[in-house]
Order: sequence, then structure tokens, then C-alpha cells
Amino acid sequence: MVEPERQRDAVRTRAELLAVATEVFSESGYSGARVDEIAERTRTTKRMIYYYFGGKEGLYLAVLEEAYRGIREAERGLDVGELGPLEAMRRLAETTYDHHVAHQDFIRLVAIENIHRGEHMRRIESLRDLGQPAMSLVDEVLARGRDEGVFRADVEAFDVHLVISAYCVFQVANQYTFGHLFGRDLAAPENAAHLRGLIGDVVVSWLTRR
Amino acid sequence: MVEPERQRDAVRTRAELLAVATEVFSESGYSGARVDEIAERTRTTKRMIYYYFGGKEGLYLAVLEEAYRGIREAERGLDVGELGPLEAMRRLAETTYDHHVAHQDFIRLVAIENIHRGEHMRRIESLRDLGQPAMSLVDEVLARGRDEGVFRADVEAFDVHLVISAYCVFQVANQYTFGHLFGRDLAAPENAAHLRGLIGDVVVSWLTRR
Amino acid sequence: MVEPERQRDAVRTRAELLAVATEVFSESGYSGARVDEIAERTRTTKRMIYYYFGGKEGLYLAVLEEAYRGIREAERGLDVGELGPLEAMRRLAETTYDHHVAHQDFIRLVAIENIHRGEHMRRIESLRDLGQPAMSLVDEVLARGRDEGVFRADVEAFDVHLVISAYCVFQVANQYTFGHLFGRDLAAPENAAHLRGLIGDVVVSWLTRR
Amino acid sequence: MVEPERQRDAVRTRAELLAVATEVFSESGYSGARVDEIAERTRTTKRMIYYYFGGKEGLYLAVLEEAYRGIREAERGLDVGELGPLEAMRRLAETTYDHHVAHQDFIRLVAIENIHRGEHMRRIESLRDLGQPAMSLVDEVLARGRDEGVFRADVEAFDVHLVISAYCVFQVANQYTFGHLFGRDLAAPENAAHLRGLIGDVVVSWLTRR
DNA sequence: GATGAATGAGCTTTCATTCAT
DNA sequence: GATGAATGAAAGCTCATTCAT
Repeated sequence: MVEPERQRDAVRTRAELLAVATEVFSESGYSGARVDEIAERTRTTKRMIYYYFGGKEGLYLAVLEEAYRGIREAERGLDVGELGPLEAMRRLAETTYDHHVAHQDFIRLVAIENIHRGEHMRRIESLRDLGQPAMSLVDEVLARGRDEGVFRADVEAFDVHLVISAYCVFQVANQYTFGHLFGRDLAAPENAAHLRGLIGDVVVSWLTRR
Repeated sequence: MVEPERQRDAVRTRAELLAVATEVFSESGYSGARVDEIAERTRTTKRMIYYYFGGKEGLYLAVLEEAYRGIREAERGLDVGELGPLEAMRRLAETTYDHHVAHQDFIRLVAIENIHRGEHMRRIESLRDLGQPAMSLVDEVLARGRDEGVFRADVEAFDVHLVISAYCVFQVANQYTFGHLFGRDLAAPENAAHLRGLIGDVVVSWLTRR
Repeated sequence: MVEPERQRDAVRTRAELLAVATEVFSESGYSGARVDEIAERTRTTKRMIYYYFGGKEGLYLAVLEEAYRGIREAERGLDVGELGPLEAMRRLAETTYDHHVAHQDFIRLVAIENIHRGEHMRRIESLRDLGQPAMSLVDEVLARGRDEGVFRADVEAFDVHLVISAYCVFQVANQYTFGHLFGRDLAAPENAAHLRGLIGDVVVSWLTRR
Repeated sequence: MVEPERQRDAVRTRAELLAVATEVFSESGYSGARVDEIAERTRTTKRMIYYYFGGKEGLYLAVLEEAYRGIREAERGLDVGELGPLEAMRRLAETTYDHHVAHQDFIRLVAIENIHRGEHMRRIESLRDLGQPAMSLVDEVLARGRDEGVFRADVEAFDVHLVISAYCVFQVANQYTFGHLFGRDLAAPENAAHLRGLIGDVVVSWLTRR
């Protein structure tokens, strides 16, 4: 089934605007991003931003929604089914690490949204409780480990997810200031394996009861 | 020896601008902050920003430098000398938590600076390797624990500091998005004790792991 | 083939800005000219200066380029083909005089540009060696006179052009100070004929010197 | 007779301001010159400009007056008494040339004043008819030449002075634009002798013409 | 005479947005 | 659906000048 030319162009134009806007907002923040710059990096004109998204804010909202949607999609790919709970939890933490390293634009957008105290996000219905799926996976592995007696029983899935997220987000989001303060480059390839293993270690040590 | 009125006023004017600017930049980011708004919240005029700081960017640099200086000063107050290494480490992690909760403006500034990829920070000489003092304390406690045989020997002070910082920063910096995604308020008083104890637990479990 | 309304307006808007800017820069110099004043004398707004010329300096560059282009165009109209070399040279000098009197705005712009040590001019590619055409005409008349034995052979076209230009430019550019110092009005109609004849005399006497 | 300290300092301060202001106005024009810059290049402060000269304009007026006074002083040094009228006239033209090359700041100030249509100059009483002395010398030489039958009788001193001034001023004042247009550097040492001799030639040829 | 602090008015420039076709 | 031209409001910044001591 083929869409008519016009419509396909419309879809393409919209998608291109969204992709470029994601880049620009992520690079410069909401206030720092320039509508002109977004348009210029596109094959369309500024006018289309108003046509499709109503304005700068509408475009930003669309970028935010799309970005979270994409991340959730990516999270669905995560699978630790065949591993024992201990290895599964380590895999989960380390894969989360990889995932964050691979989606720095998204993490920047989230930081920007936090600067704005989440006020835009709160207006996007589809983002409500979007965290659940990711946490369910943690919960499942945690429960398995608890049942098998390898994990302590007094830790919630939320806590585990918080500790993993904090580490993974921080190491991307704060790489510039933290790196500068300690004279280390968190993004350097030679540090990657160590930093990746670290969060696995931390979480597994923490959860493994004696 | 008393300073002349005029000069004292100058110091006050400069300090007031700096204080207000810290608030405004922290609230709105670099691009979002308005020079006019900063001035309006002050007893002086916009003109003085240019007189004392050369411009918006100069003011932001001064804010950043002053903020880091203040934090370092506060860190100096940390003392865990009389505690055993295990309790000292827990105290260190939890005090760091308190400290971050108490200085949200600073954490927001750091997030803003990371959005700008640390480009301003890099131009402030006094911030080079400013992290050392904080890390030395971790190092000292870690060494004591290692010597006493209670801490594992394969973990560096940098790693410990990274894990603690990540947790403490994240839970302030990302409170809006993370809270919204999971329907929990990280800043709610009833969660404070739990969140505070958590990082202590994590670090101690990790380091005491054989 | 008719251009669309909109586009024709754009051309008109741009041209109007250029014309008014020529006046204002010529009246007040580069620093003395006010972007606001230029806009006010126009049917458009200040914003259009930035839209079409990028800023005050871009506008000034456009004014300079256009002014030189206009002058060169006017110089093309000069024709002394049928006159003998002696009369041709006199005509050339005196027509140059007329020409300068008729384009005082241009001469003022040139004076302004010299105050700035030609720094803007140097950045306009189209002005490089723009003087050649004017000098070629002098060269041709000079050569004819030399061949016919009425002009001395040891004078270059450049020298002749320099002497003529100096006189014609000075008498416009320095009319205010020179006039005041000697209590004479170089622009007074009753002096015009004498001042015009003078440069013809000077050049012809000089070149026919045995 | 020794002046009291205080007074001598006052004289020195005033003189220093005047000297620096001459430079700055000459470099940047009236509007382009910055009161702050003038003060900064001085050992005094901005306040002194207001104390001694009343403001920017007063300072500019003082600069203008002082500059003309200095030039007139220099002109007094001119002496062609023992030469024959022909050689005297050539010497006069060529010395005027030297004089202009040596006082480029002054010529720039004059150009600036002409941009402002001489409006400041007109308010300085001491500059009225300041040109007379310079012209008297021309007049005297011209008269001698006329009496001896070597100079034509139909040329006024004013005309001669105009031709000489035009050439000498132009070649300094318009050096940047003229030089660029023709790809020649009027200020290059290797051109000096030729350009200097030129005006002598022109004037002498013109005046000896029968 | 001198000084550092302060200032209002106005300058150039930028921005998201809308209009006319 | 699309486009180039246009715009008002407000932003950051600069200037000559004056004040308080």
C-alpha cells in the first residue's frame, strides 16, 4: 500500500524536523536552541515548524515525547531470561550502562528537562508511568534471586533501578564537570570496560546477601 | 581599620549581584537567564553587571567559580576522624547525600555547565583539579579500611567517589523526570531517610564484599 | 516577465535602505551614524537592516561598494575622443572637477573610509584595482599628446590622475576647514568657474612644459 | 621661577590628556573616540577630563585648537628668503609636502573636522583667519617672481596655496583608498622622493607658463 | 585636585513569530 | 503544503556623564 507523494513528503518533512530539533535542543538546551538554526539544518523552512508543531515549544514537546518513546522501544530489546539471577542482574546493570553511553542525546534532553523542572514533560500524557516496563524487568530478576536465596530481601526494585540509573546517567550527563575536576576522561575508550564493570560489581555486591 | 563607605558598598553590590545571579542562572540556565531579571532582583541596575563582570558571560563565570569555591569550603567541614572505617565510609556517603540535598542550586549549575559541555568551567583556572580534596578523604578512609582488612583492596578512591557522587547528584538533578516516570517524589521528606541510608548501604556492602 | 509583488518589494526595501544609509553614513560617519536613524528615514524597520545586511557594518560595506560602483558607472560616461590631446586633457580635468562637486556624498564616504584606514574597503573584493578604468583614459590622452609632441614624456598617467584627484577631492572634502581658515567659500557659485578652470590650467601647463 | 608642585602637576595632567586625546580622536574620529579609552591611556582618570575640559566635546575643541596652534608654529620655521623666486617656490611646495607627511595626526583631525562640516572649528575664535601667515609667504615669493618676470601675473597666492595644500593633504588623507584603488602605497619610502618632487614641478611649471 | 562607584539613556542586535502570496 | 519577506518586543551591551567622599 503506497502513500500518496504529498503525504509521504509531509511525513518525511515532519520526521526531519524532529530529528534535527532533537540534535539542536540536545546541543543547546531549550532556551539556547534557535528556531532558525533548526530550520536551516533542514531541507524545509522555518514556517514548517509552525505548521507542524505550532511553535518552538510544541516542537520541543514532540522531541521529548519521541525521545522517550525511542528509549522505551530500545529497552524492550533487553533480555536476560536464560541467565541466573546474579548474572542477570550484572548483565542488566551493564547493559543499562551501554545503553546510556549509546544515547547521550537522550540523556542531555532529560537533563535539560530537569533544568526546567519537568514542566514540559508533565504535559505529555504518554509519558506518565513510562518507567514501569524497565522496572518490571529489574523486579523479575530481583524476585528470582530472592526466591533462590542469593539476593537479600529488603531491597525494592525501585531502589535498584535508582542506583543503576544514577550511575549510568551521571557518568554521561556529568562527564564534563566531573572529568575536569578529577583530570579524567569518563568517555575515553580505555576507561569504558572498567566503568562498565563497576556498576555490575556495585549492584551485585550490594544485593548478594551473606 | 575601617574601609570607606564607598568601597564597602562596592563589595556589597558585587556580592548581591553574584547571589542573585546564582539564583537566576540556576533557575533558568545560561541562555534562559535574563540580565534584566538579575538586575531587577537587585538594588542596583543592569549597568553594574557590566561594570563588575564585563557582561552576562563574565557574571556566569563568576557565579560558577564562587559556587565551586563555596562547595569546597563546605566539604572542608566534613570530619570522620574518630569513626572506624566502616562507619566512616557510611557517614561519608550519607553526609555527601545531605550536602547535595542542601545545595540544589549548585547541582543545577553543574547540570547547566554540563549542557554547555564544561566550556566555561575549563576557562576558570581555580577549578582545575578542585576535586582532589574531596577525594583525599575517601582515599584516607578507604586506606584505613584496607589496612584493617575490612575493605576489599581492588577498589580505587576515584571509583568510590564516582559511585557516591553519581547517586547523590542524580537524586537531586534528575528528581523531576525520574520522579514523574515512577510516580514517586524523591524530594518528599518521608523518603529522605530511606534514600539517605541507601547509598550508605550500597557503598559499604560493595567495599566489604570479599 | 513580471516579478512577483513580494520580490519587487524586497528589492525596493533593500534599495531604500541602501540609499538612506548612504546619506546617513555620509552625514555622520560610521560611528556617528545610528541604525535607528537610518531605519526611521525609511518605510521599513530597523529589523530589515539585519535581515538584508546582517548588521551595521554589513550595511556600511554595502553602501561603500554601491557608492564606488555608481561612481565608476558615471566615469564611463566621460568622453573626450574628438578633442586634441591638449583640449582633451583640460576637459578631463575640468569634468573630473564637475563630477566631484556633483558627488559630495561619495567623497565624504571616501574620507570616512580613510579615517578607518581603508579597513572595510579592503574586504570588498569588487573594489580591487577599480581605479584602472579612470586611469586608462588619462593614459590614452597622455599618450596621444606625447606622440604629437605637445606633452612632455616624463610624466606617468598615475601622476596626472593623482594631481587631478587631489585637487578635486580636496576642494570638496576640505571645503569647511580650508574655507574657514581663509575666509572663502569654496562652494560658492561665484567661485565655481575660477576653481574649475584652475585645475585645467595647472595640468595643461605642467604637461606642456618643455 | 619655580611653580608650586600642585600647579605643575595640573599643567602636566592637562597636557597629557591633550596629547592622548589628540591621538585617540585622530585614530577614531569624534564619535568613534571613547572617553574611557582616552582616560585609560593616561595616568589620570576620566574625571579629570570633565574637570579640565568640561566633557568630550570640550576636550575635542581643545585638541583642535592646540593642533592648529602647533601647525602654525611649525610653519613659522619655514624660510626661503635667500633663494630665487623659482627655487623658493619649489622649496615652499616641497617643504609643505614634508610638513604634511610629518603631521599625519593633524591632517586626520582636519579630515574629521570636515566630516563634521567644520562646526566645532567655527566656535574657536583663535582659528579665524589662521591661514593668513602661511599664505603671506606664498604671496611674497609670488610677488618677487612676478616682479622679476619669471612668474605669470594672473595667479593669486590663494590659488597657489590651494593647489599645494590639495596635493599635500590628499596624499596623506586619502592614502588608504587611493592606494588600494591603484595598488600603490603612497606612504612607501621608495615613492617619497618622486611624490615630493612632483608638486614642486607642477607648481613651478604652472607659474612659469607664459 | 583626585578617585572609584554608579547611572540613565540609548545603542546594536536577536528572537520567535506571522503575513502575503 | 510551501515560501520569502517582514516584524514587535525584548535582549545584551555601551556611552558620556555625575555622584559621594
